Amino acid sequence: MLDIRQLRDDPDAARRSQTARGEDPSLVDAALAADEQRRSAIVTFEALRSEQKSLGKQVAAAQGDEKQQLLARTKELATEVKSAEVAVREAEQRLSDVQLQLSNLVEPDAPVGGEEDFAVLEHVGTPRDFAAEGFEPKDHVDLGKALGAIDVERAAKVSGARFYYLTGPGALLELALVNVAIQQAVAAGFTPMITPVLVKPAAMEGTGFLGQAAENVFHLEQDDFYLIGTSEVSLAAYHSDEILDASTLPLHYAGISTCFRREAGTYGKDTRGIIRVHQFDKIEMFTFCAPEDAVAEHRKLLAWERQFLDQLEIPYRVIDVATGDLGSSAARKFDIEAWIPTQGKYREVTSTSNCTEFQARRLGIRMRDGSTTRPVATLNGTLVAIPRVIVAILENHQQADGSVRVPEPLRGTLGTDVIAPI
RNA sequence: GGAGGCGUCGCCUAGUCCGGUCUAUGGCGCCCGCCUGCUAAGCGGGUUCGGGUUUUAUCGCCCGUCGAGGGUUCAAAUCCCUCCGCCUCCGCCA
Repeated sequence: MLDIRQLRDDPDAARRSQTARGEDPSLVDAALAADEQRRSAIVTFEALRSEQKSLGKQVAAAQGDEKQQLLARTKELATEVKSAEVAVREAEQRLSDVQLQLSNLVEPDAPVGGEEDFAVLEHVGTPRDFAAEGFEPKDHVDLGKALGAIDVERAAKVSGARFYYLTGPGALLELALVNVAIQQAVAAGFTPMITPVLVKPAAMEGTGFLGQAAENVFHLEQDDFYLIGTSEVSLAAYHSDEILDASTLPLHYAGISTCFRREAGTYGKDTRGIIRVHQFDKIEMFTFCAPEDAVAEHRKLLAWERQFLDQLEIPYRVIDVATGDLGSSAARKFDIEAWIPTQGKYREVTSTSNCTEFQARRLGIRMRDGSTTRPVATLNGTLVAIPRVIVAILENHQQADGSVRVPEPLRGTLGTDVIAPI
């Protein structure tokens, strides 16, 4: 949610931001008009309510005829107050309807444009030349099957498309990745958190996943629970309706959770393998900090993401996501895309967003800073999304004999340097 | 799943039976000031959150806010209903 006072002060900035996203700038004016109506309704209501209160005191003190006369007047007033109250409520609802449609203000430096207009910030590592090494790389599905690490066939039997079993070394790979990631996070000062994966509508709504993204969220009809698509939801909502002491900021959490995604509208996309699945485990970094520190914090999250991938020796590139592809909460977003040899392209493995005060306003998360309270900024970033990283490891570290070299930090948990075919 | 209890402005708490000077009591903590060789104690003041208003620096004034939402009433912390959360006991269970 955007601050209505900020809109009043500088509506042009909001209009420009909407335009950059390819969204409707006239929503800004609709919000301002709704706000005007709201304020006038409030003035009317408060005047009537004030009169009602003072008459009420006279009624309490009066006796006999005088009391009866006063009662007649206050009865009238009561209906007026009631309808004025309804008017206020309706006006507030109209404003909030419009406000919820407005996306966050984009950072001025974000590249303007659609999905294809991202800016590549950096390449790290060099994709291997398998032709020069004299063999054709296998994809992660074939590798996973040969190694006894991934079973998608039986998952299809049990749960359907877009599910998988991690088996033997596959399961160990997940545990190893989780261990390394959590150790890194704790060393960097994060508090590890295992979160609920079922949340109430308010949590989903507050984090901004019930808007355009709603079709990708699983909903348990009978109990009105949503399954989280990322622990960003349960971590953001963790401090909802709280006022945080400024001296405790920034707060760093590392959420460990299973994530669920419907993947509606992706039929035919990534149908093979475990790149796009309905259920996976992920460790997500989440920060609450002062708004003025958010841009610097965003860079730190990106640095932590890179630190994690660097030690796995996977080639990747960092992109600055274009304004039209940000999602409504983000002011700026950086993705890291890992090289996938058999696809011959880079695929997203992490994503970090600066949501500024946008989520915090919806969730009622503020900071006490001296005598004032104001919304905090929230930021999130993927530390590790298990299946995609497993894909990257298997494909990038495969060897001519069909085995896969294990990156050094994972060797302890795996108990081996090389995963051999079974 | 069954039965009962509870939810008051940081924490604790008075008020709820029997609706109206409740403009929500008191304590602790915290903040400011006074006093004081220093500290402690003492004294005075302040301390929910949201919104409106004044050319929103400040001060002030006003409205809402007693877990949330409805209802009854001229009037609700107080009466009624629904929901949420916590606690206790029983049952079941990894």
